[in-house]
Amino acid sequence: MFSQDNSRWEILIPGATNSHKGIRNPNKKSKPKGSELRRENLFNGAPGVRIANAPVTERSKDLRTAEQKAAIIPWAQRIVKQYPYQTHTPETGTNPSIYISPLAPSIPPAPSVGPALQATIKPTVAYQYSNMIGEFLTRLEQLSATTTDPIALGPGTSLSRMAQSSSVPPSAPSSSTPVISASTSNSTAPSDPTSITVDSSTVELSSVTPTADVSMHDTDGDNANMDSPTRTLKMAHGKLITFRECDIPDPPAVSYAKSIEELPRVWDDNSPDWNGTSPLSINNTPIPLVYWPTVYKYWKGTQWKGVKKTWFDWKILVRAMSGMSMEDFWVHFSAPDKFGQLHPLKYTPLLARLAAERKVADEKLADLARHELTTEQLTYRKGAQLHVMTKPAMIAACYRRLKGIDVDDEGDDDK
DNA sequence: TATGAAGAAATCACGTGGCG
DNA sequence: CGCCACGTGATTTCTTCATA
Repeated sequence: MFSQDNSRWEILIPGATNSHKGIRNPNKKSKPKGSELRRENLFNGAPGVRIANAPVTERSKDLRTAEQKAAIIPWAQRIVKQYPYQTHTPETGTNPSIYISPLAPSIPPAPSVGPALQATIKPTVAYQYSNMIGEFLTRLEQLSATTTDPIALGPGTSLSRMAQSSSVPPSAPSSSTPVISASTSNSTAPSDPTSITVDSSTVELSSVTPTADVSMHDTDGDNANMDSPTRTLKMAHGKLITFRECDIPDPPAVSYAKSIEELPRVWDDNSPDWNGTSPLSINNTPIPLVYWPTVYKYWKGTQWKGVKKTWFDWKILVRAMSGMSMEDFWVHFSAPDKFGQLHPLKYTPLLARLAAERKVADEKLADLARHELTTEQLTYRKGAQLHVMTKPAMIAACYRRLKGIDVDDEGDDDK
């Protein structure tokens, strides 16, 4: 990246460009943020006025331990030795929208992408090395699966989560997501904590975010790979896909910022818009975006954490596009430029507009709920205490749930 | 069965860095 | 310099599990 200009490496010096870290420069003047403006509006303060006696807010800190910091240099040296820097030579592939780094001769082929899919795949360094790490983690879990002590895995591991789930009775109350419950039907391993089936009666399909019917069970086999548990994903028209964790590629670094119209085509195979492709394939089967939480949430470590925000944005966009032609969509989601000419909103402003519209709608519904429902109906329990909901979005969701309005919106969020 | 604790999920707000 | 895409932390809400 910086081969033409070594001095550009200097911008990578820690703290040099992260203005939110380190000591604040009192001389630096910047445009007031939206939150500052709102505060000034709320408290009738002149610009720059701060709330009296406001506690000093700590700035972002480097919370890494000394051991973690010390480990960085050897890690970096090892990576540099293993993957020496090479000058980038752009390749002329068949699909110009996909760029595969020449640095990674051993990386697996890019996720299958249909010809119509214009989303940009962006392999990163993390993507290249995450395969190594992923293999290591997979192996760890395979080894862990052979032990009868789930505690040894620690509370954060997926297998220990399965073990925890195994104590849930099949009739346990649930949200609309598939409930993974205990199965003791496996006669060969009755106490196996990884043997899980799904209470299919709780699975509800919806038009925007259908929930996968998924089951998970051990398979018999001789080697460690065959011993790893499998999961079966039920897609549209009863199509079943069975796979192991090692079959799941890392979440593709895909962006629809430049191709929002493509989202409905890769979102849901129950939808007439589905075009049979997806940036994620498992065992050569394209996996619609709507199933990604099911694929990644219970497996693949913390990878879902990195995907969920993006996935949530996609969900919002698909929901906004459903029931509306793209022409109408762009008419609605346009904004005038300085000459008064209307232009379709860009990705971030579009999401901001959708959030704002959602907020207004939720506040209206929340007002309605406060009039129609009792306080008791708008509470939730945390520990022994009952709390009254305060967020309009949550009150609106509660109202919809109670009234059976637009369940599609609220019952699908894998809670 | 009730309760406390912990953690997951949804959402919001804001910072960073690239780009024109 | 402003806009944009994207990532991350914080808060609120909700669910699950262990224990008495």
